[in-house]
Amino acid sequence: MGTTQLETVPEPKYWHLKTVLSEALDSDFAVGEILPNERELAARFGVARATLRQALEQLELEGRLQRRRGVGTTVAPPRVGVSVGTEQHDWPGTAGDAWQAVDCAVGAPPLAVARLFDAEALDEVHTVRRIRTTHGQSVAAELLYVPASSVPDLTAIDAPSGPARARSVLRELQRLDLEGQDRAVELGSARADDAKELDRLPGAPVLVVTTRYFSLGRTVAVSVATYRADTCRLTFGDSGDVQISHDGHRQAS
Amino acid sequence: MGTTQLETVPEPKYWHLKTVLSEALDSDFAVGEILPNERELAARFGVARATLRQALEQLELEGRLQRRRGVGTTVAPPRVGVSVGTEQHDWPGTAGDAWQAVDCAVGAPPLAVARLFDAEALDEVHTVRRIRTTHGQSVAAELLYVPASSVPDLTAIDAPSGPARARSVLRELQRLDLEGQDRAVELGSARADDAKELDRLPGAPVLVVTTRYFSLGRTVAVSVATYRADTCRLTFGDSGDVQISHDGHRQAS
DNA sequence: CAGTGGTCTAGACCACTCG
DNA sequence: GAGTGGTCTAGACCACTGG
Repeated sequence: MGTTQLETVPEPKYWHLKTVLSEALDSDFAVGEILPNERELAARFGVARATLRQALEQLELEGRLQRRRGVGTTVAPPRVGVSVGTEQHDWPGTAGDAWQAVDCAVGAPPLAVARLFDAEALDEVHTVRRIRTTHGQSVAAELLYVPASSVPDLTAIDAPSGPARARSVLRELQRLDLEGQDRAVELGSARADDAKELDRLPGAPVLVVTTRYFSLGRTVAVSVATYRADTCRLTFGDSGDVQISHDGHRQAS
Repeated sequence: MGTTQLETVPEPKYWHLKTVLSEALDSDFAVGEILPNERELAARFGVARATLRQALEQLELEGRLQRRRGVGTTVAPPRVGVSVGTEQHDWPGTAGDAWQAVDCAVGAPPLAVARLFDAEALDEVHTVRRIRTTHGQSVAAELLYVPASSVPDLTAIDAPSGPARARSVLRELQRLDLEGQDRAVELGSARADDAKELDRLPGAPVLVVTTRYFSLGRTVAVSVATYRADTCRLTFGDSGDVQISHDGHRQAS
């Protein structure tokens, strides 16, 4: 091509594009504003649509953009800080936590979870589904695994499933002494069911927080919470809502 | 087309492919084993290479695969648990921590970091670069920002840069009273410099851990550490090396 | 050097949203 | 139905690794 290309390091087009777009986002767009559509942007920058999309994907991954099929691409607000923190040395389901129990089922947990329990009574595990919302939007979906042996006094009165049952399980859990917990964070991609709860497509990047709850020297419950990686910043410690993320955000229009 | 397509939910090809590959990984491959190359795999599954790559990307994101240009695609070992935890209520650079200081520079920090400090003496900020290695591989690259005002007794004897200087800054920092710290985790993509340290391509997904250090009621230092998201599981709390992640991993061949 | 994954193109069709 | 992003194809060339 006849362009004046003196660069010794052939930076990928999509990478350069991402940088350019990122700067444009800082200076020319307000939060919530809709960008031109992909075909138009691609034409404007003289690249194929796939290349343009590669740049947009990165920006979405970094929480700068939000894309919705049938709607368009909008400038995302800064990530919200959600506390996963140590201030909450409590059982899940304690009054006032940010979660809402939506369902419950009984069955064998997935292998990766089963491995975290002592191998006993693994067929009888209550699986509580909970949703966490902040500022009106769902930010996380959780599966809480509680072996039946951890809540021996759980009555069989109500149905084995449904939100009422979920709350019963949580209530029983809270009667135990919480000796400690153990947390890990890793990157994952949303399973179909989680994706639905989080209003994302399957495969969307999520932060998976695995928590083990200890009591009586045993692992009595395991929580696997998947947070939207695009919109969330997980905070640990004292202050939960400090402004980090990128710069130059002007507020909504 | 004339295919027998009865599926009511047209699952994307790459998603289905990912599932199939994932199961094959569990049953037919050992950690470290090399997969057939992309062109061959694509042909074998009857899809375009781009589609196959979409599936591989997902699996790499989930830490199941490792791809290296010029080499091939290998089955990744389970993620290593790296402790970012609370057991370490200490200044960075305390003897025995997992980090190695490699360099130091002076200058204004990026805007997003500057915002975390009280607006004072922001032109004079020491930036210490450190690397964290576990089991022989680099897992994280960090930039530690220390305003000159936080370390007033730092002598001007040695050069303003280099590893020796970095250690001096850390030493001065440790003389302060650490009142508390504050941590946040979010998803990001590796900048070019970090990518190089981590032996990844620019844009690779990383877990960004931002830590603020408090002393005398002020923020005296900020650390921005980027961990390889494909190979790391960040652990908080007591035990740091428990087996989570997926199942069926057979060990090296 | 041959073989690998990484980038890029120019198209096509599909699934979804909204007026 | 018009317009959006999501998926998919069949090619091409490039950058890197290793023998």
